[in-house]
Parts: sequence; C-alpha cells; structure tokens
Amino acid sequence: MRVTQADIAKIANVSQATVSRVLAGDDHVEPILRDRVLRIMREKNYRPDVRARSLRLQQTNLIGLVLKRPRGALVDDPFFAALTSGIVDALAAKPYHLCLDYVTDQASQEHVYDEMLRSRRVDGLILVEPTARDERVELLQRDKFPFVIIGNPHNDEIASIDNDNVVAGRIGTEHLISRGYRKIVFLAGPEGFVFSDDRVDGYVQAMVDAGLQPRVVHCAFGLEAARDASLALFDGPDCPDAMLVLDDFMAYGTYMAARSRYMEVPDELGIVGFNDSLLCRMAEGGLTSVSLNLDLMVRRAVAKLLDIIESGQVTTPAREIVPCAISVRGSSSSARGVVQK
Amino acid sequence: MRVTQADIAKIANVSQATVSRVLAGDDHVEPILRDRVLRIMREKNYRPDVRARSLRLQQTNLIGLVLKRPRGALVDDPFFAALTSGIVDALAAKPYHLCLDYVTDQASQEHVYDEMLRSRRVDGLILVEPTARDERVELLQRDKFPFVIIGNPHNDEIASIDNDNVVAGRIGTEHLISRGYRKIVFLAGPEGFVFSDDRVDGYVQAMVDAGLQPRVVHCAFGLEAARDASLALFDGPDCPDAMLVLDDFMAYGTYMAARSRYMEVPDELGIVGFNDSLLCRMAEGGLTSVSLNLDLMVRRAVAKLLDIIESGQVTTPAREIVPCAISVRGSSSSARGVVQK
DNA sequence: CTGTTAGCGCATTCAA
DNA sequence: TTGAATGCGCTAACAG
Repeated sequence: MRVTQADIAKIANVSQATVSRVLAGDDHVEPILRDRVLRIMREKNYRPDVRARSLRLQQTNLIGLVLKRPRGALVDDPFFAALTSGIVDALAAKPYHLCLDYVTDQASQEHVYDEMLRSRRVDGLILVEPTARDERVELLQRDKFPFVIIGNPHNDEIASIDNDNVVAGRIGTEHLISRGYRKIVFLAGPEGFVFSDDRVDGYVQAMVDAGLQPRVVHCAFGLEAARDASLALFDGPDCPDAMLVLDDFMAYGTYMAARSRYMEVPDELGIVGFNDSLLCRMAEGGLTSVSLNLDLMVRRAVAKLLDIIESGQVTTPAREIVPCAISVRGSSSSARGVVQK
Repeated sequence: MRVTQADIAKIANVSQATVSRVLAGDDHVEPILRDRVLRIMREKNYRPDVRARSLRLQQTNLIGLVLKRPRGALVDDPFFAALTSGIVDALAAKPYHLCLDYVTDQASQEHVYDEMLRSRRVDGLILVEPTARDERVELLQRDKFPFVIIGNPHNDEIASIDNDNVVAGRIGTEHLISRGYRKIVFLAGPEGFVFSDDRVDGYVQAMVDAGLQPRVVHCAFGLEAARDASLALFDGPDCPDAMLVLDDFMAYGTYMAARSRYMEVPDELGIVGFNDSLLCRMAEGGLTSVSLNLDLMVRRAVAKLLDIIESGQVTTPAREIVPCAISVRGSSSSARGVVQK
C-alpha cells in the first residue's frame, strides 16, 4: 500500500500538518521533529502524491502541446522533432513536464483542447501553426487560459513568439546576390502557407531592390516534390543560376536534382535553404541555410508561457520576434571564392 | 470561476451525486433528470476536473517516457522522433496522453523517475535503452509499477518489446553476400551498446557461415565519425567492397566518404544501413537498409503497457520480438543487376 | 511552534 | 432511483 503523510505522521507521532510543513521546508518546525519526520520519510520511502497536490493547488505542472498532422506524418517531420525536443529541453530545469498530444483532424483537435484545458489537465498550452481566426484562440482567451503561440496570431494582445520570415527571405536572397548570382529562383511551398508566403515576400523585395527579376515556383512540400520541380526548372528554358528553397529538406531535393544533371554546386548553381538543420551537413561541402533559430523561439515560448502561468497575466511585450541569421556553407560559396559571372 | 458538479447540481435542483451519475452514463437515473442535468452542463460549459478525478480514481491517464541524452542532442536524434511520434500516434485513439521528460545525466534520471512514478504523475512508463542491471527496473518491479521496456531487460518476467538485432545483422550481411560482395566490413558503434553488439554478432555469424572473414570497425555515433572512419578504411590496406553500417545516419556518412573517394556505389562499394529511415531516400539511388520496424515496436509497447495498467498484471508472453525486414535500394543493387565479382 | 479543521472536485457506498 | 456522507492525499488558514 501507498504511504501517505498520515502514515508518516502516525509513526513520527506528530500531526499530518507537521509532515506537510517539513515537506514544504517550512522553517517554523522544531529541528528535532523535522529530522524525525525526514528520517521516517526516507525509511518509508515516502513521496508526495502529485494528484492530491494538483487538486489542492489547482495546478498540474504540466504544459501541453497539441499537434495536428495526418496519420503517421510525425516521424519525418523535422519541425515536430525540433519543437518537442526544444520544449522538453527548456523544461528540463523547471518543475514542469510536457504533455504531448496529437490529432489528425479538426474535430478531434477541438476535443483534445477540451480534454486538456478545460479539464485542467495542463496549466498552459503552446500553440503552433494557428490558422487565421483560430477558434481555439478565442476559446482560450475567453477562458483566460494561459497560452503562447509560436507563429503569428495577428493580434497584439496575444502572447506570441515568431521569427521574421520576410527578413529571412531577404537575407537569403541578398546573400545569393552578393555572391554574384543573378537568375535566382525561389522554390516555395504550396500557396497559402504564411511562412512560405512571407519568405517569398522578402525574396521579391530583395530582388526588386537589386533590379533583378523575381521568379517564384510553387511546389508541394518534401524532398521528392522539390527534386522534381527543380529538374523541371533545370530542363526548361532560362535555367536559374541559384535557388532559394523553402526549407532544407526541399533544398536537399534541389541539390539532388543538380547532381543528377551534373550541375556543379556552387559554381553552376547556388543553393540556399532555410532552418539550418542537420541536413545542411549532408550535402557535399554543406548547404547554406538561413537559420530561423527555432530552438531559441521554443525556449522563449516556454519561458513566456511559464511567466504567464505564474504571473497570471500576459507579460509585455506580448509579441516577440526572434532574429534570423545565415549559415554560409559550400552550396553558395565556392572554395575558390566569390563566384564571378 | 470554474463550474463544478456542485454548481450544476444546485441549478438542476438535484444532488451532486446525481450529476456524477449522469456524467458516468449511469442508467439508473430518471430520464427527465438526466436531460435536465445534461442541458445545464452544456449551458454552463461544464467539464469534469481531471485532477479531482485522478485523485479519486487513483489514475492519471498519463503514460510517461523519460529519455536520457546529452544536452541538446534530441533534435537530430531520429530514434527520439520515431519513438515519441509512434507513442503519440498509438495513444491518439486511447484516453491516454503522453508525458515526456528528458534528463541529461544519471542522477537527474533517477530524480525524474521518482517524480514521475512514485509521485503518481503517470500510470505507467515506457523505458528505452535499459542498461544491464538497471536500477530503475528493480525499483519499478519492487513497487509493482506498470512499465514496459523497449529493448532487452535480460529478464523474462519483465514486459518487453524488442527486435532481434542479431537476425537484423544476419539479414543485412546475407543480402550483401548474395549480391556478390565478399570483403564486407561492419562499421559498428562504440563497444558496449547492446544493439550494436548484437548486430555485429549476426554479421559475424553470417560471414563465418559463408566462409568469409569478418572485420568489424568501431567508431563513434554520428555522420561525421562514420564518414571519417570510412575514409580511413578506404585509404587503408585491403579496402572493403561493401559496408554494413550500424544505422542509416552513419551509413550516409559512409556514402559521403565513398563519393569523395569517387567510388561507385553500388558497383565498387555496397552499403547497407539499419532503420530504413527517411535518410535512405537521400542518397542517389537510395540506401539499402534493414528495417527494425521501430514503429510497430512502439505500437506494441504502448498496447502492452495499457494492458498491464488496466489488467494490473504482466500479460503473457512478457517478451515480444518484432521481426525485421530488408528494404533493398540502389546502394546494394545496381540497376544493371547483381554485381559480378 | 504545532495541531485541528476545512476544503480542492469527484466517485461511490450506504440509506432511504 | 436518489441523496447524504465519506474519503482520495494534500495544503493552508486558524487557533492554541
């Protein structure tokens, strides 16, 4: 049977309240009693029951993350890996744990939100990929439930952490331009995804500023789709001399396409991706990539959420932007120096 | 303020017990009362408090996973991604959630186990990578705490799901032999890791059975280490004609090494990895890999754990082995057919 | 400094 | 069929 404070109290010949005080580190306890209680706790291998504590304190020390993905699509999703690992990392030093959930469709998503929040399973929530006018957000606001959004809630009163995808697009583009590339194509994701559209905007700005002609190609997410789209581009008229690709995964597809057409990287084709992930080390000479500092974003998001949970209010500034930076590698900078065109 | 069963009861003019019964779907409630209660619950947007329910029922509907890794090493760990996503996937249809934790060293590992188990934060635990004579396991057994191990606990009374790494090693080796390779080297991880050592065993058996000379090279985990070890091997005396590599990541390192030495894959060098991960599609022509069916393992582990939690005892057979299978791709099978030597 | 008491919100036994 | 009463294990206000 499980040993409770009452058991300890009986053995130590004190009241259960005293046991509780000892546990809380209350100074106002006679040292001799304190030691006795502690000794018996150790002897009896006592551990407080977090369930009871949760009920009493009205908090669970759990924070929730709910991801919506098609069935089985989590394994290969680098965003998922970065997100969860970042959260767990950031939580490691805190008395909080991560409660991870996963839904495949909108209906069950709402159900899970009910289950996690309103049932008080977690103390707060990290939201990602909010869609425009997200119902979840309204519910959370109405119920004054602590939450933070990674992304753009389009509402300055809501706590959020974001990167600046427009700037990221600019940075990548300007880097390629500075290396002498001119016929730079942006290989984007499907239209309608904010992070993709924003990067495209930055790209277009930079191109126009440099007096160059922007050219955007949309394709599905993923390695294969990007490879095929790149091949079509290489084989078509007006082959680009550089490509800015939505993410490292797709950029790797472009890299594969270049290899299969025997185009030299970076001399015949410059490639820049986004995210600065492990994949960048998997191409010969490395893949240049714009880092969005997802890791930092996650850390900040966690810190902000815990702040809100503990202070009971949204701390200002509600919205924080994490800067991006470019990691230059072989795919955009020949060992022989800047490309001359 | 939060609405409770007592609130509902007061409004509906019934006792709190009746509200509880309605919630539980108890048949022995007058339909008219039932409807009234349900209506008011909906009106008042009532949700039961899982904390109170947990305390009362002595269960949290949470299962725990604790991973031990060096700081920040989670992001790029494909095992972590497969594991967590598999668990969350498997849990999606059940009334359970995943509580994910993470520690960097042994001391905090034990602390977290205390915190999660003995404090009853979770109903059960999934353990991975148990070391020989794992203390955690003894504690869990003593406290009759529900848990299941992914790996080999070397104890037939403990619930565990495992793959057969020895067979996996054999399969990979026999495949290479059947393709005409003879000077096959096994690039293994550091010594002392069971999954690595077992695969080596299978490799050695298969080589000896075929009358070939086994040759095992140990190196650190990771892409770079494997690449460097492979380069050393290629540059040294008696260059291999095929390599069996501990995991896909390292196999990709071998693949990079081969490219930088201008060795044709698969004609001059066959490569086979393990895990059949996404990386296998990133090499030109694909990387042949032995699938350990980690996904299936995880699903089975979750099912087994829930079984134990709900039945209160370890179900037989305690130990289950998930079969492995090889996915043949370009790195071991030339489009021109079987390699002739 | 310590013990008594009162809930936290819920499920459940026991009476009615 | 329903309600009153009890307790899960803990913290905290209050009294002594």
